[in-house]
Amino acid sequence: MTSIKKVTLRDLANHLKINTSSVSRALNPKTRGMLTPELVAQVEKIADELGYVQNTMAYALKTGRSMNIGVIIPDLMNPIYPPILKGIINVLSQASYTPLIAYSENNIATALDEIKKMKMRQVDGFILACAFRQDEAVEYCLANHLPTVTVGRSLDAHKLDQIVIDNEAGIKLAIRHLISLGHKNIAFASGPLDISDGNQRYEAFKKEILANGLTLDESLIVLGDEFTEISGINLGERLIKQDKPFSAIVAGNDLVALGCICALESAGLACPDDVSVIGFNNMPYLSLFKTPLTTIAIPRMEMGKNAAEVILNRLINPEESLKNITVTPELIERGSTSIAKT
Amino acid sequence: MTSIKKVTLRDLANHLKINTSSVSRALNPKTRGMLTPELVAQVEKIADELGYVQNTMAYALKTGRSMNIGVIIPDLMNPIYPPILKGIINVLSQASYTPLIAYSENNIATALDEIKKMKMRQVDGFILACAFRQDEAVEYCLANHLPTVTVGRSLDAHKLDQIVIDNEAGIKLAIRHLISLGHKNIAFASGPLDISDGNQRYEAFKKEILANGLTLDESLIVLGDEFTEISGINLGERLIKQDKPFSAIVAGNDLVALGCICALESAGLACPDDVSVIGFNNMPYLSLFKTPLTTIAIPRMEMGKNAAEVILNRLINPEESLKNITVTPELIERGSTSIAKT
DNA sequence: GTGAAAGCGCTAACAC
DNA sequence: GTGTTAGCGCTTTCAC
Repeated sequence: MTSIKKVTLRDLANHLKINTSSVSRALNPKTRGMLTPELVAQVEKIADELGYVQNTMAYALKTGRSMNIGVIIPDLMNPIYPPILKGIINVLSQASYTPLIAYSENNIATALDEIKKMKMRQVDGFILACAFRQDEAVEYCLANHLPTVTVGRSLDAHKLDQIVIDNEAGIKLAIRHLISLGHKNIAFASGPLDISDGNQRYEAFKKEILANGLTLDESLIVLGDEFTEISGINLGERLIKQDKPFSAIVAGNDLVALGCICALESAGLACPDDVSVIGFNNMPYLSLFKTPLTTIAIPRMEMGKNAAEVILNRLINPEESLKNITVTPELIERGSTSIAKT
Repeated sequence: MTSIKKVTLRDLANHLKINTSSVSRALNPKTRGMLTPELVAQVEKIADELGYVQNTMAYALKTGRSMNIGVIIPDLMNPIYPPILKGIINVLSQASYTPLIAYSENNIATALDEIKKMKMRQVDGFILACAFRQDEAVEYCLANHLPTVTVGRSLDAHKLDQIVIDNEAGIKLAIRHLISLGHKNIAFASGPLDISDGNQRYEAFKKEILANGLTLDESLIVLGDEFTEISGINLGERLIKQDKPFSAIVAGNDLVALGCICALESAGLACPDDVSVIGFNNMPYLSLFKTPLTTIAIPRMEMGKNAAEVILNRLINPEESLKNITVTPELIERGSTSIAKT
C-alpha cells in the first residue's frame, strides 16, 4: 500500500513461507498453470495487499529482454511526428513494450549518440524515423545486429525492414491535379536530396512532368536542403527572381510549401490566384490557414502502427525475409491550388 | 566492434587479466582517480576496441537508480506539449537521465496505469503535465513517495513541486487588451474547470472584469469541458444563440478560441470585425491562420526546463522545501482582436 | 506442484 | 592501487 520500501518477490515469498520461484510462477500467466489454483490465489492476494510491482530492470537483466524499443525522430517540433509516435506507442503498449523516445535534431551524429544510449538501456529493437539515404547511425544498428525498422525516410539500399511512402504516387497525384487545372509551367521546390523522401519526390517530379508530355525546364527546379519554412522562403524567392514563367509550385513538403507562399506574398503575388502551391504531408490545422494548403496526405498513424508491428514481429522471427511496407498517399484539395490563369 | 555478443565488464577484465571491479572503477569518472592512469588508459582502450557499452539495467538493479524519469502528457497531438517535452529532454539528457514518455488521453485512470508501468521500470521520478485539480494518479505518486513535479496543470493543494502558469496575469493581459480596444461586453468561453489552468482562467476572468469596473454578466460566461476546438464551437454557438450582446470573447485556450471563431463564421459573424477573440497558449503557426489569433503566450520550453531541473534537484535534496515556480505569460497581438464597433 | 540454487552485469564495501 | 566478495530482484533449470 503506502509502503515506502519496495516490495519484492522475496517479501511475498516470506509472507507466505514459500519460495520466490513459486511467487514468480504464480505471477506469470505462462507459468501459472504449474501451480495449484489456491497457491496462485494466495500469491495474488498478498501481492495486491503489499502493492507489489515487478522490477523490470531485474527482469531485463535476467532474461535479456528489456521490453523497450528505441524510437528516434528527427525533430520534436515538426507536427508530422506526433501521429506517427501515437501509432507506434499504441501498438507497443498493447504488447507490453515501452518506447524510449529521442530526437536527432536531424543530425546523424546525434542519432548515433542516442542509439548508443539506448543500446546501454538494452532496447530490444529500434524504430528510426530519422534516416538519411546514407546514414552511419543506421549502419551502426545493422553492424551491431540490433533489430531495426525505418519509417518514412529510408536508406538507399534496402538492408532492413522499412515502412516507406509511395512518393512517386504522391507526386503523380500532385502533378495530375495541377495539370487538370490547366497548369503547364510547374515548378518544384525540393526538400533535401540526401533524405529518401526528398530525393524520391524530386526524381518523381522530373519523371511525371515528362510522362505527362510537359517540357522539363530545369530552371524551374530549385533545390533546398531542409524541410523547413525558411528553406521554402528561399526557394520561393529564387523562383521569383529568375523571372521565368510558372503558374504552380510543387513543394517537397508542407513547410516548404508554406515558405513558398510566404515568398510569393512578399513579392506581391497571390496564391492561388497567381501561383498555385501544393504541399506534401497534410500537417495539422492546414484547413484553417489563410491559404488553406492543397497537399498530399500520408497515413501517419498507420505508418507508426506498421513500424511497431514490424519490429515486434522481427523480434519473434529474426530470420524472416526483409519487410518493405509501402503506404499510399492521397490528394487533399484545398484553397492553394486553382485554375491556371492563361 | 561488430560483435554479435554483448561485451561485459567481465570480458574487458578477462582480456586485461584484471578484476571487474577495476574495470568498473576505470570506466567511472568518479572512481577513476583510485587507479593508475596507465591502467585506466588500458581499460579505455580495450573497452573501445571491443565496443563495450554499460548495461544500464544492471547498473540500475545494483544502485537502485534507473536514471529514468517518467513524463506523462495528456495528449500527444496537442501542439503545446512538444516544446515542453523538448525543454524537459534537453535538461534530462544533459544530466544523463532519460525520459520515459507516455500520454494519458486526458484520463486519470490511464495516467495511473502509465505511472504504475513506469514504477515497474523503476523511474527515479515523475514529471506530470496531466494533472487534474483532484487527481488520484498524482496522489498515488505522493502516497508511494515517488518524487514528482507537475508542470502546467496542478493539484488544488500544493503538496508537491510544481511549475505553474500565472493564469491570472495572463487573463489580466487579455482583458486589459480588449478594454483598451474599447470592448465592454466581453464573453468567456472556458476550458474544463476540473483542470487548474481552466479553473484559474475562469476565476481570473470574473475577478478582472470586476476589477476593471465592468459589469459581470454571468450569461456571457459559457462553460466547456474540454480544451478542444469542438468544445470551442459549442461554446461559440451557445453564446451566439442566446442573443445577448458581446463584442469580444476570451477563450480558455487557443483551440477553444479557434472553435469560437469557427462558430462565429458559421453564424455569419466576422472576427475581428464583429467579435474579437483572444486565445491562450500561443500554439504554433497561429500567425499563418486565416484569422491570426491574438493570444497569451506561455514560455513552454522554459516550463519543461524548469520541471526537469526541479525533479533532478529533488532527487538530490529530498528534504528541501516544496518548490513552486511560476512562469509569466505574455500578450501576442495578432489579427483576431480589433477596436470595438460601437 | 514446489523448492533450491545459479546467475544475468554491475557496484561497493571490505580486505590487503 | 587492486582484488575479493556479496548481492540488487528476478527467472529458470534441475531436483524431488
